[in-house]
Amino acid sequence: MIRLLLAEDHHLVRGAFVALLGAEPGIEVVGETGRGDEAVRLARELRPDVAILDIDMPGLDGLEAAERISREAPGCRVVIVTGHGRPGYLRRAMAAGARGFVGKDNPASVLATVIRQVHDGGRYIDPDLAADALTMRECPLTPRELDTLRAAAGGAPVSRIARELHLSEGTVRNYLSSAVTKLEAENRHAAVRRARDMGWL
Amino acid sequence: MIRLLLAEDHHLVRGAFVALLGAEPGIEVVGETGRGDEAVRLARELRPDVAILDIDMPGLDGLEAAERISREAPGCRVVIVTGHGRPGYLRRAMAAGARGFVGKDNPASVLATVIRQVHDGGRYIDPDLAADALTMRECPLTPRELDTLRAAAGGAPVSRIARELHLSEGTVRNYLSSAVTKLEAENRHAAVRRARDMGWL
DNA sequence: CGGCGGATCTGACAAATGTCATGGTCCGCC
DNA sequence: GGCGGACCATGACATTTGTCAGATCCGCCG
Repeated sequence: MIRLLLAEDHHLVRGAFVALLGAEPGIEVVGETGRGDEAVRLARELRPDVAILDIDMPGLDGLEAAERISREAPGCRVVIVTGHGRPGYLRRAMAAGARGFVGKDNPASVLATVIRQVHDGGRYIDPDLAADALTMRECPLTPRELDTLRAAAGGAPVSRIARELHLSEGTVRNYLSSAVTKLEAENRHAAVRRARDMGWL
Repeated sequence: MIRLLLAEDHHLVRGAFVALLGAEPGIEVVGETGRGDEAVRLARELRPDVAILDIDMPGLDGLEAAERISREAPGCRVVIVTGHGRPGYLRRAMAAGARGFVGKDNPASVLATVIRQVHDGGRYIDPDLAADALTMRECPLTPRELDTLRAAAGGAPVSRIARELHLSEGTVRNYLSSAVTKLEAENRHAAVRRARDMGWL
């Protein structure tokens, strides 16, 4: 019997997953939560065989949670499930020690298959998302460029960004300009959007 | 037996919903799709008793689809299910003829309840979302302000927006400025974000 | 060592954006 | 008819943002 931990922020969807997986022979949902930090705590306490983590979660996002679970509950294999096929997410998930990565665009039947495969020591990477991630170049932005982009993401004016990062306004403009050029965007806001789509932000 | 149409873009989630609702006595899923336009077509062809529509869908969003289904398949009661509790969405859903509105934060058990309630001629509005929508003021933007905001949402420069809308650049700047003021934002991009959060965009 | 490349920072200048005063049109209302 | 208010539209001016050339520092390789 595979003991499963389920973390997914939308209660309704989580309940549906329980219904789906509860019908699978050999799989037992031993814990569920809608928060990333809760997921880490439950993984430590319940010691499940496999943890299914959504990426969008309050408290701690699924990737962070995956990293901590891999470290603090080593016996627990992690599968990331996500609705957004951001290439950068897959890369980060692998770095965080995840052994499965599945997009929500897949038919429902794959989920149980992946759980069993990962439980048996295998790995599973969504082929479409893997292709995207491998085609895609790595994030070309420097740390400072990422900092400024992140700070600009909320629509903050340069003056505030400069204050937050303890930089001159000219410098902030420079980093943003550089990021815009590298991402082939028309302005900083299009750059933010693009970086976010790539999962870099 | 309640004949149900299910429209939700994430295949995996849709499958889980089928598993959840399939276990419910008296409910039968007669059709499912991941596209809004498909949902309208299926509603016409299959004449289900109730249609569950997610808002985020390709082809046609759930609110548009709700409106068309109410018109083209009058016997079909529409329930909107959404992950984002945008106040404006609820208002638009009501205007589109929806008879149920449920956030994905609800426990799984409510879904079947709502379906039965709506099928029996009742209505169901998520209490939390209703409270938000009633607290919230209506969208204060004029049609032209909304047009320009929408056009600006992708990060397009004023010059392009002006060309698209056949306006002078000064006029476009004026509308955007007005929208920014009304939304108490710092610049157009923060305004876009805010309008989107409200479900106005 | 010396030179090269890349990252970090800055100010000056050019371009885009935000603000304001203004005028026109339409519509409801007294 | 005349008035007030809301919306639409514009150009001029102030502010913010984007671009560029350059300075400094540091690791790396010949």
